[in-house]
Amino acid sequence: MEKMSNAARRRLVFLANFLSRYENDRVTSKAIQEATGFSSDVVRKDFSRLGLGGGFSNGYDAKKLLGAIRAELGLPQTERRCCIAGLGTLGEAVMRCGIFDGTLYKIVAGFDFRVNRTEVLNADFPLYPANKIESVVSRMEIEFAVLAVENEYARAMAERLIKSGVRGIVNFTNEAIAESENVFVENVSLVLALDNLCARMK
Amino acid sequence: MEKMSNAARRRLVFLANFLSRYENDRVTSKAIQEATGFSSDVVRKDFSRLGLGGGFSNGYDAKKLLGAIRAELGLPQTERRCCIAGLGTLGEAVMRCGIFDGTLYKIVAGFDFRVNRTEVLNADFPLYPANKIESVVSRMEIEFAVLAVENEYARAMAERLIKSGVRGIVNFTNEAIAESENVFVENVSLVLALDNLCARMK
DNA sequence: TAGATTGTTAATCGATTAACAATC
DNA sequence: TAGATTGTTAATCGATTAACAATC
Repeated sequence: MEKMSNAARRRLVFLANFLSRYENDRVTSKAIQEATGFSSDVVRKDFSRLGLGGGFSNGYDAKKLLGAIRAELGLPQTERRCCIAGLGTLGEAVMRCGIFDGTLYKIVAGFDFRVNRTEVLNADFPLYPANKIESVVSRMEIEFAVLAVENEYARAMAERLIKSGVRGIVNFTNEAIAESENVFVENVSLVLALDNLCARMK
Repeated sequence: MEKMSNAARRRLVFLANFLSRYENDRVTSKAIQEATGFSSDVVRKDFSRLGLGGGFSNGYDAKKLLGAIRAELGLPQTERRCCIAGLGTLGEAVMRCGIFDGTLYKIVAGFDFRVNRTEVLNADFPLYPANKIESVVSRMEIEFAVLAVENEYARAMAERLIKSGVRGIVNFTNEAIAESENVFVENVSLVLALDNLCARMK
């Protein structure tokens, strides 16, 4: 299979999420255009790579389509283990707000540089001080980390997580974290989002 | 001036943030490549549109470069007003975690559908029940909203914010919010970020 | 049947990469 | 001078758009 473009991959990820919350049995590329803003042309093109082999003119079976997209993208079929690195205001909120409910991502550990923080908080999963990062991440086979430490600790924390075996980081800090061969970083920053809005408004 | 591509705009937004935290006086496209992963070629190409008119071989003046990027992108020069719509666990954390400290974005109001929620919480800015959205947003001239309500209320809330004059929405929910002529939406979702990581790892 | 919609090809458009003269 | 780095052009590569036959 030829490789997917970055833009196409991101569209499909977004569409998988959109379809997982879609209420009808069938969906058309036109309906998707109206709800998401992606042109129906590009949507059909993206879907054509899935080799659905369906009919011609009656739209897509929403469930089958979702399954095909998830398979093509390699989205989780079984539970995937995550940790939260940094248990400040934001990290604690992520851990408590049930954001992973109904997904296959599961938080299995939390870390903080401050020993008292890990002792004061409690959660449905164990919390550890920073000196346990290496042993816990490798023992629990944690794949993903949500990086929510203070900016100044971001790179040091990321480095330790990566050395311990984490392969994907969702970066909530404002620090740039370098990617490497097998480690990917997604930046989820409120300030970057607002800056992007400003730039698009111009 | 010819219009910027979507990809170039996002790179520049990211680079502006990177440069704002850069500690040296001068910076080269190669150093940027190493820290951010963008190729030095594409970085130089992006910068060339700024018309810096600097020297040839001694890198860029980091401060001048940052100023030129911010001007080109239309990033804030003066304070810009934001509100938080939805004061659940995540919304409250955003409001408390000082994420806008040192930026020109300022939270000036919070909204929630639950009257008791706006009465119980307190903040450095006023909190209002949902029936005040329209009047407060227009009176305070709020430009941006952080959408952090429960998924099922996301579209209704977004619609009311837009009707009241909000022009940019940072969407923390999992619901797709349609953009329109003058209203832009940026999705900042932990689950989308993890899905994108999975898709890239494949 | 008429209208709607898909899947796919061809055409267009645009972005990235490679390369290198200029010059610090 | 030698090495490094910019700014820019040309070449390549890839994505999007337009269009339409197939067919539900």
